[in-house]
Amino acid sequence: MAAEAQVSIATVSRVINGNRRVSPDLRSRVLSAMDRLGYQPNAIAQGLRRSATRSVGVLIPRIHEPFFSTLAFAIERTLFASDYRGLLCSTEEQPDKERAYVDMLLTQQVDAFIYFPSIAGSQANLRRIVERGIPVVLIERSFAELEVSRVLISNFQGGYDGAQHLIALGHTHIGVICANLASMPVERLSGAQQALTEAGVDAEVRIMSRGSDFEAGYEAALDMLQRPGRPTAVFALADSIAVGVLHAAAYLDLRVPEDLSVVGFDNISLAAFVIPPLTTVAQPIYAIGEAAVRILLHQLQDPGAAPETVMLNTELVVRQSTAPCAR
Amino acid sequence: MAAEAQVSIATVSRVINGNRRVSPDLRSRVLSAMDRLGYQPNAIAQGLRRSATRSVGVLIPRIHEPFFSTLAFAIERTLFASDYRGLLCSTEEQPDKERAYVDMLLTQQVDAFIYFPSIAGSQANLRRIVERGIPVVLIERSFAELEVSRVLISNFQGGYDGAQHLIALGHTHIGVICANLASMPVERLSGAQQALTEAGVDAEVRIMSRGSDFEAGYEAALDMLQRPGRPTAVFALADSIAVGVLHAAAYLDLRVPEDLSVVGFDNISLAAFVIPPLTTVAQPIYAIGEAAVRILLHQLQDPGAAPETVMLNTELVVRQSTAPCAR
DNA sequence: TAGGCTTTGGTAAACGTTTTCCCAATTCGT
DNA sequence: ACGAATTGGGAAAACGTTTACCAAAGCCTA
Repeated sequence: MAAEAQVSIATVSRVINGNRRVSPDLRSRVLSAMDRLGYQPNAIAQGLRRSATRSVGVLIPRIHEPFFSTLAFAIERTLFASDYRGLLCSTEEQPDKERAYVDMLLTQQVDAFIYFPSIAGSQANLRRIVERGIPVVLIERSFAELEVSRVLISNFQGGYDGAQHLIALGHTHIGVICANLASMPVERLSGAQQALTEAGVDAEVRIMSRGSDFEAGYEAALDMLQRPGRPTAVFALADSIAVGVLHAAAYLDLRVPEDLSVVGFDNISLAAFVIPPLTTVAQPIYAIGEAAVRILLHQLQDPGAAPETVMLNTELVVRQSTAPCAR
Repeated sequence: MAAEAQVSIATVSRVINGNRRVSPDLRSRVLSAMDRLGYQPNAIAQGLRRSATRSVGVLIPRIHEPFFSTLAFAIERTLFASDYRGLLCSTEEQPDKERAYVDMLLTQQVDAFIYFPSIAGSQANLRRIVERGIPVVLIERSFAELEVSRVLISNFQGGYDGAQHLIALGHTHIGVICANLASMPVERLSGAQQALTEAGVDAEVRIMSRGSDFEAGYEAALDMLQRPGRPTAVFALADSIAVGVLHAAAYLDLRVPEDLSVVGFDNISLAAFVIPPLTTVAQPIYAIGEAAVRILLHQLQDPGAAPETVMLNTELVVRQSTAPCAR
């Protein structure tokens, strides 16, 4: 390449990076040679020399679930706008897969991590990252022991609000369906429980062993709604669970919201389009992604900076899956 | 690192790569030193020297849509099992973003591409990849001009089958809703049209300008169903469109399937959980991802190999959103 | 006009590996 | 017991950049 333009490699580098003046003559020689050869600088070599790759590892529990794919999308897009590449990895909440990815990304010399950890097994991985002094921002989780940047949402308040909404509608027997606690912040559940006990309302909590897909929500709801003395309202602690609940209700010929009120959590785009449109506690998905990237850029610019935490608020979005209690 | 084990760097390399015998003594010295230092080989330097990165660029149109996120998941998982990293990129069908990603991945020296191109603007990008001699496998698209490996599905047959199903149920006025043709294979539409004309059935085709999200499907369906002489059945050429159609039907107080039959396309996991469960033409999503990776590995192992094409079949899955025509 | 500053270009070291080449030591065959 | 073959190890080149340093030339100022 340098040969093609009959110029030194240093000059080529300078033209590309524009970090020193190069005479118009040489510059145009280089530019046209680049064009002729379809030259692309080798980022591998750049990374080696600069020891920075402008890539960040993005670890997401289950990329195929709507909430996570939307979040991944938001992160990736924001990163891209700042000229960083996001390496999306789906950890499926398997600690060993999570570990394999962390290894891989570390080996790959990513500049930073955005990490949506599962509860079990993530702490050790996280420690390995921070020990290397690589910036991380955690999403929706914190580990008491380690001081790292975080984007949190008001899970407790959200749980409280969702339950409160059902209580205000006069429901006195409320079911709560919740994913495996390893894959969902407990605060969300505690918030709901607090509202429920404050109001002295009958609560029936079901914690699923599996993840929060449609199927799991469906099965849990089926079981809950078929027992005698079924609840008149269900608070599903994730929208995909709520979709399963709606399905179960339809299967059992229960009308929503007349016979059963349903509240979800997340506000994935699907929530507005199921039938009936789902009342849900909205997470600001795009804002979460943007905040995570923003914090990360701070840390990257100023490696000495103290960890930052930003807290974003959930908001109850009332649609048509909830109604006053008929009984 | 070599110093820590009191051994030459060549020996370290040999222990790690196991490409030559190293005496047990030295090997264990190296291994324990690696352990003490928490050493990770620098993939950047490896890539530079080996000019192979064991990473493949995965270009997906809209990662936040269920079909694509599931496909991405399948690809990533299969790649991972073969010890390759997938770099997921969401091109959003914007030619300039697509180009930016191709540039970036080329610069990043990925070993190969899995490319789900949009129609417009992808051909030039594809050409830049193949000119460099980098293996690519295209998903669900082919460009006559360029000879590259492909995973195709029987879109024509699928379109035909979906329409045929409605015809067999006695529908004589059928609406077809289809995403922008830049983001959907025409064959799917042609297949449907062929079945329709063969049967001499009234068809009303609506091609949306926007992508295939719930919202777009909803709006198109609303418009189609509000006109006088509305169809008794709708064939939505993507499940997310179908979800929008179901929503529109509910909004207009049309019962599905009594007043309106709906057929989708894709068989995303949601399809079984909407109400009513959606009859749809299933794509073998996981098989597509696996086939793409399999072909890619062939190409990678044997760079001279001729491009391969595999064709996978769609299959009609009958659920409860379709019924005999009542009129 | 000589000495110093500025500008512009080139040279070479460095990044952390892999790989090639070569040497020494050991084993083997005769 | 001697040469050949095999084995285990190190030294150094190579990968494609960036960057510190150097040299030459032009320009200013005293």
